[in-house]
Amino acid sequence: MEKLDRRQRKTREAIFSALIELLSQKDFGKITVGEIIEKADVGRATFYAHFETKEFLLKELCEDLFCHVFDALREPEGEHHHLFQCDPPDSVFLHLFSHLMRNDNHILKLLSCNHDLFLRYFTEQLKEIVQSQLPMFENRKSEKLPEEFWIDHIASVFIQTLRFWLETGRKESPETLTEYFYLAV
Amino acid sequence: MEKLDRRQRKTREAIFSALIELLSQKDFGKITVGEIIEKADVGRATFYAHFETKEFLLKELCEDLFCHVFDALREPEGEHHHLFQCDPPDSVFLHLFSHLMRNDNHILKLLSCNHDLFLRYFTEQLKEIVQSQLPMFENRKSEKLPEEFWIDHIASVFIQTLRFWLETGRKESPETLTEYFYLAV
DNA sequence: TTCTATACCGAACAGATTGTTCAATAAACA
DNA sequence: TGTTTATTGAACAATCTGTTCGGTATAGAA
Repeated sequence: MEKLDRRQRKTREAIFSALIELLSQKDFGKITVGEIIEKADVGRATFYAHFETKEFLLKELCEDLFCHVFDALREPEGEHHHLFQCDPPDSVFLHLFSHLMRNDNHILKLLSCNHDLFLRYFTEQLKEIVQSQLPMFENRKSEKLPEEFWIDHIASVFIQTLRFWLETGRKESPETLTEYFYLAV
Repeated sequence: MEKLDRRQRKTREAIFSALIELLSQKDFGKITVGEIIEKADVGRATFYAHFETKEFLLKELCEDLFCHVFDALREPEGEHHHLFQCDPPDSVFLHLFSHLMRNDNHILKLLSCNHDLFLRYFTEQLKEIVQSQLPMFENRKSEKLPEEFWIDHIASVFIQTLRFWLETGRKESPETLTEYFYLAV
């Protein structure tokens, strides 16, 4: 990734922000490029200079958001968290829930918009985390199931738990949700 | 539902078939009304006489397909199956897997196209079945989880199991898949 | 500060798609 | 057979997409 001109960074951010704001109002499919550039206050040609299509914009926004949330967890060494190997066994998912459940977290907006592309990315990232935590989930059930099925299953339960929280008024605490997650897996 | 003119039935079927065929080639979002009416060999005005928009067409197609698959299971009395109360406890889901996994079943095409609207309908129908079979799933876990969470969870695992089968080459038998499903829940 | 590269603008453009209208035609059903 | 109603095909405005272009403004280097 080459370093961006300040102007490029500003337009990129403006477009991202505009899309995020629009996503909390309507489905991605019904958002037009015209609306995005109007809200971002950016020229039409500028939009297409940054993103090939609306879908590519979503793709890059996903990558950007996931980067912030998941990279801290994946960091193998460093002066911060490095939760991956050091923390008590259940704190990776508790940490993830806490992080995702913050009000200012845009990933939730994308999750409730239910877009296929987003779900694919999210699942992909999640499966990486699950894979690395796999020993924690070994039990009677996991022995009898194909590993691929088991990983898919755990990631799917995580997302389902988050979705439940979203669709029932966001009442539960991260701790309660983590408990539900572990019980359900 | 009023009885349809034979002509209306024929156009309706032609449009449904056209959409199903197109769905196995490309995403729903990228299919145009022009393509549908060309493949269905139907006039443009005719299409819009039947369906308000492309989305409504998908909605009605879903309802049509689910009707065939789920209504037999929901039938309270009758001279056929009525699996609901009579059969051994696990045969509802085995039956459902078997039915869905048949090659000619169009629901799988819709499932692999991952469209939000379809998933919503599918989940809704599944949750009805799960609800009626809930006593079968009572165990240590279910006691500690909210009922709504538990129902969502079971339906989600069912779909995830089906999706796993779809995305790994459709190798497993309905019996094996049912076993995975019960182990994972 | 000055210079040069380049990102932005904005307007205009063709092409595709959507959803509607209408009069003429064909088919269904009683 | 006769009446009703669905279908047709073309034409239509409206919207959206993705591109092009000359002119302007800004960034970052010298």
